[in-house]
Amino acid sequence: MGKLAKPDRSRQTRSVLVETALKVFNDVGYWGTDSNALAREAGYSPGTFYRHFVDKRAIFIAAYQAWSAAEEELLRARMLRAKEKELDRAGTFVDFLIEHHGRWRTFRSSTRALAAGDGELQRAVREHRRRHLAVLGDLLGRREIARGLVVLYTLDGLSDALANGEPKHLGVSAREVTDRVRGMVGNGAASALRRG
Amino acid sequence: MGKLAKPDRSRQTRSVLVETALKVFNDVGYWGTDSNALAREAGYSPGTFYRHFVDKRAIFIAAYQAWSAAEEELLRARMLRAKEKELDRAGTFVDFLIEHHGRWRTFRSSTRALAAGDGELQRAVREHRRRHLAVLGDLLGRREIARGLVVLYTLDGLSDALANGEPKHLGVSAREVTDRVRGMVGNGAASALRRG
Amino acid sequence: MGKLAKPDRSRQTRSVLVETALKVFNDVGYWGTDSNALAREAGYSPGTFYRHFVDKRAIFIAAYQAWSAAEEELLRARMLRAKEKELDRAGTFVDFLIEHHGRWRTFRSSTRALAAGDGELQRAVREHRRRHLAVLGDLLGRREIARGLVVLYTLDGLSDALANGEPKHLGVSAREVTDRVRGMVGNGAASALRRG
Amino acid sequence: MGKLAKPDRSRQTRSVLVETALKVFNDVGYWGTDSNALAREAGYSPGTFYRHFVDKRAIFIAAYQAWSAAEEELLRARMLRAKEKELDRAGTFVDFLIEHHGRWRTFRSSTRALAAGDGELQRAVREHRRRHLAVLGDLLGRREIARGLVVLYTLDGLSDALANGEPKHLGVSAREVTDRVRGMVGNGAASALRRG
DNA sequence: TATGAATGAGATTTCATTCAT
DNA sequence: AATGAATGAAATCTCATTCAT
Repeated sequence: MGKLAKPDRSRQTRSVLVETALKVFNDVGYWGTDSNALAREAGYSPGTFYRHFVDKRAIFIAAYQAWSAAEEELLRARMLRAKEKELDRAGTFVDFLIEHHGRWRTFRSSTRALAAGDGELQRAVREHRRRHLAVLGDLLGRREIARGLVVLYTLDGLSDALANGEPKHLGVSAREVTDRVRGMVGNGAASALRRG
Repeated sequence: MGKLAKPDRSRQTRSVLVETALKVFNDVGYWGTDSNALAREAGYSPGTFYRHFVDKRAIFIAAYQAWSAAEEELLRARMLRAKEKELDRAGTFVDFLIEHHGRWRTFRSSTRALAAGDGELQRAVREHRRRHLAVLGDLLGRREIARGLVVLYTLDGLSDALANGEPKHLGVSAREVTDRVRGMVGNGAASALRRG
Repeated sequence: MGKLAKPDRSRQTRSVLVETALKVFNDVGYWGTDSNALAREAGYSPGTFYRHFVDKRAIFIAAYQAWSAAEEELLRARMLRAKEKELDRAGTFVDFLIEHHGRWRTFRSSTRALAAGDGELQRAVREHRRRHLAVLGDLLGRREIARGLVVLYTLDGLSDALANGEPKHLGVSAREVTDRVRGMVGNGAASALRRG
Repeated sequence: MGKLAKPDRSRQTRSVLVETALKVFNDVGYWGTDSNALAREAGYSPGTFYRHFVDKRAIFIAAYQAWSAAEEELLRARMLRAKEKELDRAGTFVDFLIEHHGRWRTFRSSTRALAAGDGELQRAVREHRRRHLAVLGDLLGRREIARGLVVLYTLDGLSDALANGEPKHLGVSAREVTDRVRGMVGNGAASALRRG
């Protein structure tokens, strides 16, 4: 028969739960849903949920790790393509993060709020940052960690703001702001800022 | 007698509730407490809470507004003093926000998570941003709104990261990063970034 | 001065409270409002409410007595006029009760539900009935108490049903039903029923 | 094993809750109990209550429907037996309703008070009436709907009054009144009323 | 492994009532 | 007599979690 071997079925169930949870967390936030709803949405029962995760927090951590890995993979693929096609790598990096973070805005705000009181999640977030930094290192040079970090922090803040349409509300076009940040990464960072 | 007149008593009670809530929200986050606990902590009964606020969300909004107003007042006072004493105004601005946001880190992460699904709070956050921008305008010149916004977004991301001790964990000193951001505001912004 | 003497002021306040409560009880029912709302609606404070009534039940009883007395007075006036103008007294009686009970339908349903567990209210309702019966006695003859009671019970049920528009929903005109009941009181009671 | 399958268990739980609620509502009225007490009385926890009913109103509606169906079944059985045994069918009808409504007096007064502000319940009550009317139609003839309705309204009012012992308090025996109503249904309705 | 009914602690909210002014 | 802020017990309702099947 084509049935999955048992460990595979289990892994598959877990993975469906995690992927569903990720989507739901991003739609309504961690506190906007409950474990029963997550299970149902994934097509499983509450009992099954708790067979795979000790508690609600656990599936969030799992979702964060899945999200982080997927983002990383996407980012590396984009950067690779940019390199091959000799595109603007700094722009690629910035654009990707802004777009991707914006898309996952609600999930990320839950992450930060949850991480405030959760060391394990804090560590996972740090690891995620470290990997971004590694990618940035290729662009800025290994010695530029501090500069890379500043760029990442800017992107953090900016992505949220753009997702809220904040710049537009304040009379600034999204373009104007992202260009400036793109400039912070590329060679022309300094001049971009100066030119304003 | 020195006893309070009724409308004053009411205003006073409301204000005690708001101030207490602000502290508690910053200690344990919005989802780490409940309306009865907030009331008790402030020295009142559950009924009193609901006489002043329709629900838990309402006191959070009130707390945000109080926090925002207080931050702005502090910021303006600092900037005024810096001007009078001819101190580095850019540095003063950056240092103040990093320190203040770091101190209110948990409250701010609750704010963002809550704002993700709450238009009213989103609007209040935008107003807060607008007022920061006005202060920055005095430093950067009125035409530099986009640049100011980028600085504010950087400070948002950075404050959170510093509060988590993230740079240190990634092998970068807090000093190194904040200096760089300080440079983004001051005249030497461009060169500061270039110099790394 | 034109100020009311104290006992008059008190009586006046009480009376405003009672009249307001009567209206509110008839709009939303006894359990559809609360003592604070009753006080506010009457233009007084909760404290004033409890100076005049020991509890919420007490104002209902008072409202019932006021309602009962007013109905009685209206009824007697109508019957007197009917007598003077030599109108159909049975029809006047029936029409008045149907119209009046229909208008006070919600208040009356609260009364019955409350009376189910309240001896004092039950007694008041009985007194009310007794007075209706006295009026009916003039029409039917003193020996016809049982017949009068049956008519009153029919009117009880009918008033509610008409207020709900029930007969119409069941394909019977209001007219058809009330005529029949009018017939139960008048001389032609028997034949009215027979004729259908 | 004889254990219940899951859907059956659920249906069974719901049914126990409804039956219990019906009894409790009839003992202490809708406003004399609460959802936790209903659950506990039925042997379940508060959570179970809310898994089966969205709120207290919902279980009342369910209880009303159960009560209505049960009453109708009982009534039809009685009428059938009366037909078979060639008993007085009009008397059977009247006696049954008086007895049954009297027994469920508190439940019915809650029903009316609740229906005053609840369209769904109002509709259910109308359906109940329609079914009674159908039974009466067999006795009075299809063309006698209006007469049937009047009888039903009389029975409504009378049942409540008898449950309160009202006629006795007013110096009329229950017998005297019910006989008269019995007469309203039977062939001799007209003469019964006339004879008094 | 999966199910889903059941749990019950606890969060949210109401409201009849009190009391200091 | 009137006020209205405050009370707190209790009702309503939620949801993370368990457990029998």
